Parts: sequence; C-alpha cells; structure tokens
Amino acid sequence: MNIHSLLYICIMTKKDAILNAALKLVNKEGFYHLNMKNLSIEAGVAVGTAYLYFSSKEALINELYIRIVNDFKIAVLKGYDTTRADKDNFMEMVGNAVDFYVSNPDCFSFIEQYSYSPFLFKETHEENFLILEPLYKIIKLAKKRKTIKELSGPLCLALAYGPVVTMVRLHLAGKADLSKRNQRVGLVECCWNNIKAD
Amino acid sequence: MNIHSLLYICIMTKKDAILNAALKLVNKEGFYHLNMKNLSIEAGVAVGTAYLYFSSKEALINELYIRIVNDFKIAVLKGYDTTRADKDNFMEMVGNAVDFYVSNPDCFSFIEQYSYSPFLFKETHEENFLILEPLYKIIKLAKKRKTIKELSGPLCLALAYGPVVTMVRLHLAGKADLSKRNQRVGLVECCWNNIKAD
Amino acid sequence: MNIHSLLYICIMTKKDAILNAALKLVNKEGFYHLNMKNLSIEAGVAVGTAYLYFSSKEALINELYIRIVNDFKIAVLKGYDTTRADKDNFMEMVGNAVDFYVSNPDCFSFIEQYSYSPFLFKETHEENFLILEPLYKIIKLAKKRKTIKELSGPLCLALAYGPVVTMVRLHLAGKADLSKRNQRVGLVECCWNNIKAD
Amino acid sequence: MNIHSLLYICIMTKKDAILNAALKLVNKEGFYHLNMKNLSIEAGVAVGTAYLYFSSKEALINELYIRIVNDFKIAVLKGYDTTRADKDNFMEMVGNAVDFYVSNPDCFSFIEQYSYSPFLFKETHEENFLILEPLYKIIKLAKKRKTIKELSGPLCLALAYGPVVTMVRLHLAGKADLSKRNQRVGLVECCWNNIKAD
DNA sequence: AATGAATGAGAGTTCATTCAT
DNA sequence: GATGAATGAACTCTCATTCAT
Repeated sequence: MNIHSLLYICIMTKKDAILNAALKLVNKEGFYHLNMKNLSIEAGVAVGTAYLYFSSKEALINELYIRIVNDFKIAVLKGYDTTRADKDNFMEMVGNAVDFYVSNPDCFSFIEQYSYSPFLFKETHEENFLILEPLYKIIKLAKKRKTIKELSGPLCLALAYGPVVTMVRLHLAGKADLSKRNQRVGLVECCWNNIKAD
Repeated sequence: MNIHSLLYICIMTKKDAILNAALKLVNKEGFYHLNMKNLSIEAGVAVGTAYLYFSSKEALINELYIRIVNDFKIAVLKGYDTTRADKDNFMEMVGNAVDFYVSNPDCFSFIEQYSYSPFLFKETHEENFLILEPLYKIIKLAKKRKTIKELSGPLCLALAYGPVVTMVRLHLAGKADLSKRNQRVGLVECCWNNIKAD
Repeated sequence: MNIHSLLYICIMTKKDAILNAALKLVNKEGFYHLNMKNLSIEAGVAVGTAYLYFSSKEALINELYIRIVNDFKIAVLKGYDTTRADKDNFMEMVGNAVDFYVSNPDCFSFIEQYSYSPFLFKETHEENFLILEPLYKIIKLAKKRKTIKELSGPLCLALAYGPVVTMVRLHLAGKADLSKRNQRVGLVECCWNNIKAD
Repeated sequence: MNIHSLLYICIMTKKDAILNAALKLVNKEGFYHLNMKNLSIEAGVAVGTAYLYFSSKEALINELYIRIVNDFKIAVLKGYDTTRADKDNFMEMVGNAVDFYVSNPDCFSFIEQYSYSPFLFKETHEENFLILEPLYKIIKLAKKRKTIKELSGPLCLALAYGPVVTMVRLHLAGKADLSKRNQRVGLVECCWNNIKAD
C-alpha cells in the first residue's frame, strides 16, 4: 500500500459517503426534496465535492440506482446452482431477494421510487425491469422442464414475484412482519406454490 | 339547464382541467418535473387560476390523490354483493381493480408514484394502504368461512393482490398484455387460486 | 329626493366604505400589506367595485390622503378668528389639531405613514407639508406682531408643532396620556410657551 | 494583513453592500417598492447572495433597522458624562442626534418609515421608542435635580425632542436649513429652553 | 482533491387589474 | 352599477452548478 492507494481509498470513501447519504435522504424525504446542500451535509462533505465524482445530480442518482440493482442481482444470484432442482433454486433466489429487501429497506424503497419517476432520469428508464431478469430466467427454464404451470412468462413472474413486493411494502409499513426467517421462507413457499405444476 | 347551471359546469370544468392536467403531467414527466407553469399551460388556464381552486401545489396533488383513490374504491366495490359466494365477490372486485388500472393507466402510475414519495405529502401518507382496504375486508370474511387458506391476512392480501400490481406494471411497460378481457380474467383466476382453500 | 339622488347616496356610501376600509387596513397592517382583495372584503364590496370609483390602488390612496388632509385643515381652522389675540388663535388651532389626532388616531398614523413613503405616490408627495400651512400662517403673522420670539419661521413651527407630533405618537403607543382635555390643553400651552415672546 | 483577513473583509463588504443598498433604495423608493431584484442590482450581487446573509427580506430590513438604531445610540451617547451639568449633557446628546440625522439623512428617513409601518415587521415593533431611551434617562435625572420644569416625563421628551424631528424633516424637505453648525446648536438651545427650569 | 461563497435561472405564489355576466 | 373568476406580470425565495481559493 502506497500513497496512491491511500488516496484511492480516501476517494472511494467520500464517493460512498455521498451515495449512502443520497440513499438515506431519498428514502427519508423523497426524490422531490433531495437537494445537493442537504446531501453534502449528510455526507459530511462540501457541496462542490459531489461534482468531483458525479457530473450532475441526475448522474449521481443514476449511478446509485445502477449500484443498488447490481448489489441486488449479486445478492439474488448467490447460491444459484444449475444442477439443483428448480424449486430449490427458486426458493434460494426469491429468498435472497426477500432477505435483501428486508435487510436493506432503503434499497427497496429507492428502487420503487426510481421505477415510478418517469422521465426523471431517461437513460436508465429502460432498465426498470432489469431487476426481474435473474428471476425471469429461472422461470423460463422451469417452464421448459414443466416443473411449473403452463402460464405466460410475465404472468408467472407476476404470480411469483408480485406477492414479494406487496409483502415487503406491508412489512415496511408495519402492517406485516417479515423480521423472522420462517416468515420469509413461508412467503417464498407460497410464491412457489402459486406457480408450481400440479 | 339555465345560465346558472352553465356557470356551475364551467367552474367545475376548470378545476377538473387542472386536476386532469396534473395527472397527465405527473405521469409524463414525474412529480419531480411537475411545475405550475407547465401545469397551467396543459390545463389551458393562467398560473394564478390554479390558486383559486387549490391553496398550493401540494394541496392540488393531495386532492388529486384523494380523488383517484376514491374513484378506484367506487370502481372496485361496484357489484359487491354479500349474498354471493366469496370467489364471485373476489373475482368481481379484483377484476374491477384490474379493469380500472388498465382503463386508467395514469391513475395506476399516479398511485404508485404517490405511495413512494415519502414525506412529500405528509397528511395523506397514512392513507397509502387504504386502497387495499376493500379487498382486505373480503379476505378476512372469506378466511372466517374457510373458503381460503389459513394464512395471515397480509400474506393473503399479498398473494391475491401483489400479482395484479406487478402484472399491470408489466402490461404498461409493454412486457405483458392485459388488453383483452380473458387475459385479465385469467390473471384474477390465478390470484384466487393463490389463496383459495385446497 | 328622486331615484338619482338615491343612487348618488348609494355611490357615496360604497366609495366611503372603500376609503374607510383602506384607512383601517393601512393602520392595522401598513401600506406594505394593503391589498385590494382584503380591502374589498373589509369594505363589503367586490374587488371590481373599487375600480368603479378609483382608477388604481395608488389613486385610491391619494384620494384618501387628500381627504384626510382636508378634514384636518377644516378641523384645525374651526374657530379661527383674526380679531382674537395670537395666543388665543394658536391655542384654538393647535388644540384643534391635537383633538383631531386623538379623536382620529387612524388619520394621524396614515398621515405619518404617507409622509414617509417616498416616491410611493409621487404626485402628492410635494404636498406633504401642506398640513402645516395653516399653522405656519399664524406663526408668520404673530412674528410680525412681535408676540412670539424672533426665530426663523421653520424653527418656530418645529418648536410649536414638533412636540404635538411626538406627544401624539407617545399617546398612541400607550406611553403618554392625552385622553383628558386638560392634558391636551397643557400640551398646547407648553407649545405656546416654547415660542411666545419673553 | 494576509489573505485570510482580505477574505474576511470581502465577506463583510458583501453583507454591508446589501444593507447599504437596502437603505438607499428604501429612501429612494420606499418600503413599498423595495424588491430583491433591484436590491441585488444596487448592491452589485446576485439575488441569491442576499439569502446567504439574511433569511428573508423581512429579516434583512429588521437587521438594518437594528443596526441603524444601534449606530444612532452610539452616536448620541458619545461624550455623555455624568459629572457634567445636565444642560451640557443635554446639549451634547441632542446635538449628537441632530448631527447624526443631518449627516445620515437616509438613516433618519429609514427610522421614520420603519416606525410607521405597523405590523410589517412585528418583532422589532416594540423597539420603536427605544431610540428615545438615552434622552429619556437624562430628562428623568434632570427632573430629580430640578434643573428642568416639573412636567411629566413624556411631555418633557416631546418638548425637547419633537422639535428636532420636525426640524430635520423640514431641513430634508429643503424648507429649513441645518447645514451649519450654529443652526443646529441654535435648535438644540431652543429645545433646552423648552424644558429648563425657570 | 476539497471547499463553500457566489451565481442566476427558475420555482411557487401573489395580487392589481380586467371584463363577461 | 356591481360582481368575482380569471389573468399574467412580478414578486420572494430555492437550489444545481461553478470556480477562485
């Protein structure tokens, strides 16, 4: 480790501080009220510093979104194994998704807000459904192997993933409880039952 | 109809024009980019006119939300009949919800955006889940009568309603199709199957 | 009395109501906060009605000022008699001024506010000191007759009238009392003593 | 003096430029016509800059008022000496007041305007008479020592200070002349004579 | 790299004035 | 004459972005 790597670490730390502050504030007060002054205070840096790492507020939010989606994908795919049974993979992956959302409620809320801000950040708007991709692949594979019902891909996705989103929403609103592992497993089991072949 | 009723209609029309313009613009460009200048142009009125009917931009959005939720509830409850079988009521009401969303995509998007704007409009934030109330009642009733599975209320709600939200999202993104009636009925049938007693 | 005089009375009543409302509101909230909406509410007329009698807000305030100054002059000159002693005339007229201010505190405050709004209403700005004219005449006359000190005209005016203004200000602020007649006479006596020849 | 003190001076200068511009414009066009755009142009800064130093237009005017009253008090009390004769102190202090007004006509006009803007700036409205405090103390002291007439405190104040205000008004309107020192001393001498014991 | 004072376009809102009724 | 809904210029204030330090 030399002076440059130290510098590098320092830069990463500031950039991360800014992204973390953005995530926190967007969830506390919404996109609408996010401003660079409060963001810099929350991140513990000067306003100008954010512009060393991001070309604009929009670019900052875009990068945050991409980062969160990436983290989500990595978390979901953890433990994915093509040699296992479809159900096992489904349980693993959807379970991972629920765990991720419950452990990172800010990320969940951010994704939801971001998806419903049409034309706010045009470039990445097309990617709004990329988050569903890993799951979509499993479902298409399972359909070929007839381990799940003969329904259209999107419908399967909706039956298997929709309840997760609604349940996490209810959980975060204090109207449902997903804090215990068996509760989360129960939810995922139900989702699988929604689409498994009779 | 006399001169006074014409005047009355005119006043209503102006307020409605503003609300309709707000709904359109929020969905075209998002809360973030909604501004009173563009809103007034879209509505075909002067900037000041909006302030004859709404005390502030926030109040305008709140009234729009309340109006949409109300319209949704009315649409959902249409045809609800306590003497019918639980499934029939479920099919009717969830079918109504899907029909409403597909017929009024702007309303769907608005509700979704609004729900995920934390602290933007504090007063009505508590009502975010009121939209699920009519459905929740049916589910609780059906649970007592053992016509649906023995699962927690929120989980039933998530299994029955979550797929609807996701499916409408996919439909509006052009990744699924709910334009035909049988497609919508198919979706609702699946939702019922998710929770019906074995 | 015919229909036209009735109409005339009606017009006067509305115009007066507007002027009275303006006087009241200017003193309650200041020129700065006076607006035509509140003015019309206070006067019990429609906003447009004010524009039937005054070409603009500015013209309204100007007319009010001219009216008040006129009322003041009439009140001051009441009982003026060239055959009486200078002191008697002074006591009478300054006494009238003090009585007018104490009886019409709104008029006093309005005059003071109006005098110190430079360029707000340019046309009448030159008349700001017209209010002192009647008094100035007496002083110049008395000077010729050597019944008052040999001081410059403006200085006599200041010595004789300045205490009145300050005392009324203190009275209206609750820091002095001019509610009783002998208190007012005492003040005027002092003012005379300030300038009377030794 | 180093680079930091230069920076310090610059910051002070900017805030002062804004306050000075406000004082100038209020006197040129009145409170009523003061707006932040013209103010910033006059001060040679951007509109937003004013909001770095003052939370609002109202706060700006308040701070300006407090500053002027403070400057006035300091100027008046300069040379006050409890060991001197009452007359000497009176002559010194009232002379200071007249000098201050004549040297700073904008400050005089501002104080007069501000005092007569009821409810425009509520917080400091109570302080409207604080400007008379130093003078009031002298008068009360002199009354105990019987060096001035046996009149009520407010009346003495009015007799001693009222002529100053009126005379400065006439001077600023070009209807009297206080530009020479002996003219100002003459005025103050008269004021003292108004209240001195026989 | 880091700062934060300064900027000024643009936001939400007000309000004097108009005009169809 | 009387009304008050409608107007839109002009207001106060905000905030993403810049740049001298």
